[in-house]
Amino acid sequence: MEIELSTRSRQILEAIVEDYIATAEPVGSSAVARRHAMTLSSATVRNVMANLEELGLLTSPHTSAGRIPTEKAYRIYVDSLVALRRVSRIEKRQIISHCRQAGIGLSGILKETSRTLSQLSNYMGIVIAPSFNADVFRHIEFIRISQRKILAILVSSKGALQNRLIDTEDDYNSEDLVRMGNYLNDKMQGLTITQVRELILREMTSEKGQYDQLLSRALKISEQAVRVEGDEIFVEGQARILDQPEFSDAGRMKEIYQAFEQKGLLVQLLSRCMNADGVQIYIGAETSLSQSAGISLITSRFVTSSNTVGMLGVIGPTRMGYSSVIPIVDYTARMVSKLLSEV
Amino acid sequence: MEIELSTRSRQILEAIVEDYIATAEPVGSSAVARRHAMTLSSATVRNVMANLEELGLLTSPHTSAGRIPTEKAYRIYVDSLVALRRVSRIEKRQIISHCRQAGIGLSGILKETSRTLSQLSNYMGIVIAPSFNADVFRHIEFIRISQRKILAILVSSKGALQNRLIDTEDDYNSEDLVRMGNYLNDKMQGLTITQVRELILREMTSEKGQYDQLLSRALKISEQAVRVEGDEIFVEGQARILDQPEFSDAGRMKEIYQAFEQKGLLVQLLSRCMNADGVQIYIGAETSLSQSAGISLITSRFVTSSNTVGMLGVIGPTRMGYSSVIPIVDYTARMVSKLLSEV
DNA sequence: AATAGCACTCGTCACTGGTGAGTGCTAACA
DNA sequence: TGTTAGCACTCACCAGTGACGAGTGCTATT
Repeated sequence: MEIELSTRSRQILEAIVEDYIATAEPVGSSAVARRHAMTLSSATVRNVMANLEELGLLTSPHTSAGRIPTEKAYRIYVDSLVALRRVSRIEKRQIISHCRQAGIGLSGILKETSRTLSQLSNYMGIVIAPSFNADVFRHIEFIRISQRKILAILVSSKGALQNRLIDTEDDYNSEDLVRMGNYLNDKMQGLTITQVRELILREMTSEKGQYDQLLSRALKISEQAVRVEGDEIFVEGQARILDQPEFSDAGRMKEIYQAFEQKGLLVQLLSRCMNADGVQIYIGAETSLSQSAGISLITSRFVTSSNTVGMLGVIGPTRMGYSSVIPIVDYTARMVSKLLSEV
Repeated sequence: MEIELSTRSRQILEAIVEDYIATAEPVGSSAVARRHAMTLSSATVRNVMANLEELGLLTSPHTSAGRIPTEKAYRIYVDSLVALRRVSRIEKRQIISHCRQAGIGLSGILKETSRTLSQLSNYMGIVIAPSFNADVFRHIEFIRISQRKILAILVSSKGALQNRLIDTEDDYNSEDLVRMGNYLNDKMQGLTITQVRELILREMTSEKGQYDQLLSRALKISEQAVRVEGDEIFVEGQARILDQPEFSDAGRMKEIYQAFEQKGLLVQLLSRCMNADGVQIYIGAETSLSQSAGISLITSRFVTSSNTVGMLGVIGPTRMGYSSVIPIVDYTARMVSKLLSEV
């Protein structure tokens, strides 16, 4: 898989990729030669380019146009060629202030973050909230709302809440509910929500769970309370996709928007990279979003005090300003992590 | 404002509007004559069309193209010409089954509803959840989460919840919290959330509110608990806009998507029509979405058992299939109302 | 190995004339 | 007086044309 390239080839490849990112137009040999401090003639560059084309790093849309980098080329560019820009002081300030102004509430912060990402990158910003499921259980509480309605509130050690209105068959008085709550709180201490869910299911089928009246009821209700909830996802700046000249045609656009509409797809995509640290980059087909759309994704995960993780990142065209977006994503992830672990 | 039209003019206008809705292309006099059971020649139709153009109901994109209806024409068409289709049995079944399958949870039902609207209409479906603010207060409860964190839970008479984590300056024990809760529950019975909010603010500045320690604290905390929350909104089928030929060009599309991105705008738009009963239709500029975009909106409100109202509807091009979408919106609103009042 | 020169390819652009849909006007008709 | 037939006119659309130029691959030269 590794491709050996001479220093010169690499320099030329880099020049082509960057030129193409800047202009969105096929770049010709003379343009590269000019850009390349005049030390080479266009003819020489042409030879090198022919070479690169053979290696599958460049294509030409037609005979007498310049060359366009392939996804393979972007991969190499991103892995070893790109010179990352520093995050400017202005950008830093913007990231931080946006984080703060969002005020309380995880949702608020994350929504604001996705907007910031979109604004700074000029592409689409995306944030997936830390999954509640991985959080550590702290507290469950039942409140009687009416005859057959109970409100269950689940609090994670991080302070995240999940509440659910539960319809019951029997009527419970507050005393019952408190007892149930105490019992569960005792039992579930220190487990993650996912583990709690498993434990409840196990207990329900166990002997004790079947015959102990109170326990059996408590389990039944709490089972409903801890049911999985869809991950929260924030997408901002969808319209910016339309700024990209390569998406100006309607067919392509439609493909992309349809892909985005199934947020499930995005979640799946981002969850894949939850486990790795640092910035991760998916180029074109690697995103497994709509095949031919030329979409790339730059993400990083962020962590909270309780070690739950969420993902944030930027989606843009394959022809994306990697050199500036990568640092932005990186920095934002760090800032959000910091902010969330202060809480 | 009322425009007098002869029966024939009206018939011809109707024919033009419907033809244009079907084809998205300027419709010429001969096409109308043909469609019109041959009882008139194209020349006559031309005379009438010239007349309609003078009245501002038609425009021609250029000299030798057919005519296109103006927004004014759509208005007349919708108000008095359109023959509403019945909702077919298949559509009814789909609406109902979608409602049911969504399972519990207001959010789930509404999300599913917006999807159904989009699918049946082939345009964009939109639903705004009943505003909590108009609900009647039923119950407030404070739960101590940690030293300086209190969870406030607000329940409306409809069963809707709003909870909020509140940071406090002092440490409260559970007893304090129960007393505070009881006090407030007593006092606020029967008011709407909005009224509760007002009452709290009034009390805070009142003499008693300033000097009674417990009361003052209770007010401070509950003030945070009842703060306004953004209305929930569900939009589905954004990509379908791209099916419309009139939006195939990138500039226009971008305008539209940018408009949609500020969901606040949509909320504002839809809230305007919360007070009127039945289906309401906004054509083109009447939507006060992006000026020139040629967007129309068909909405109806739905009600719940406790008389809170939400809005649902369809957004599509001005050139929309009114005759089928209007009944769909109407029927869906009724069904959702029915479903929600059963709960 | 690098370069200069040159023939060649092919997309883009501006211009062309032909075609046809649709119009407005006028005169004839019921 | 309302309706219609006829006709000249307009104008978008299309296909064809040729000039242009950017870019290429090849070859001979340094």
